[in-house]
Amino acid sequence: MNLNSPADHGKEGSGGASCPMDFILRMLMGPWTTYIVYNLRTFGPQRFGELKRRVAGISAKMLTERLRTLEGAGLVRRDYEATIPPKVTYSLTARGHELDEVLGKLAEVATRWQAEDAAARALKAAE
Amino acid sequence: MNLNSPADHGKEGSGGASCPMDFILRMLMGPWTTYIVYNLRTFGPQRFGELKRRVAGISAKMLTERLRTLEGAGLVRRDYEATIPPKVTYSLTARGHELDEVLGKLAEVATRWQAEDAAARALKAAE
DNA sequence: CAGGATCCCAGTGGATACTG
DNA sequence: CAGTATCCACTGGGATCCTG
Repeated sequence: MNLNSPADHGKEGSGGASCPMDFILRMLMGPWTTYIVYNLRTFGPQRFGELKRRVAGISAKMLTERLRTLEGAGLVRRDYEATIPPKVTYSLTARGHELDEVLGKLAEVATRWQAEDAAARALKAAE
Repeated sequence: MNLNSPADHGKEGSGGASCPMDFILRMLMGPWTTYIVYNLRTFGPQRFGELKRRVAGISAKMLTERLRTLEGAGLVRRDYEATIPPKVTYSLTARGHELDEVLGKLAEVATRWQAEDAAARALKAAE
């Protein structure tokens, strides 16, 4: 969109109470973030390569970038071990788990809607 | 990202239980959707023009597109009155309110984090 | 192994003009 | 008023190559 646009926030409806959303939505942008959080929770702390393999299709560039953002927001922890070859482990912080929980709720309603729609279609097809 | 990419979902971590997320995240993509839902809930059913004025900065094109998507997903209802000039009213459906609720939770944690961070910074600046 | 640097294309979305 | 249609600039992100 464009965050630098002059008259954007804090005016009327858009701004006000919902503005922290900007932050969190930028967090979630691209399905990648969700997948990363999901995998970190499901498979526990893991290394860059593992994560990359699990989040099928993501490029190293993207993974790095998203992890940095997540780290900056305090959702993910990065542990660097300067061995050769280096070993970097990522894990969810308390905040990360909190986000995961809310995402779980989203997934829940999404799943239910999907099921409802499927049922509705089946009904319509059968008549 | 690219949903058509061959080996993407249903493989390992990424796919499986979290896949309905794809749907809902595509829904939320761009802060616009959130703002639209937020405004429809806060200010009630309203016309295209009103909504456009409230969601400051959005283009007609975007607003139309997002509303169509929301409508397709059953989150928003569109009532068309073929008067001259035409009058179109948009409102949240039950699902729309459900989404709004979950978004509220997101906003809640985002707000708290923001406050925590601010407090931490203040503490650090004061020492 | 983890990731920085570069190049480059495709899709996203804004601006503008037009219509039922 | 509520869009649709067209054009175009910008950038997100993949591919590739390189390094500590």
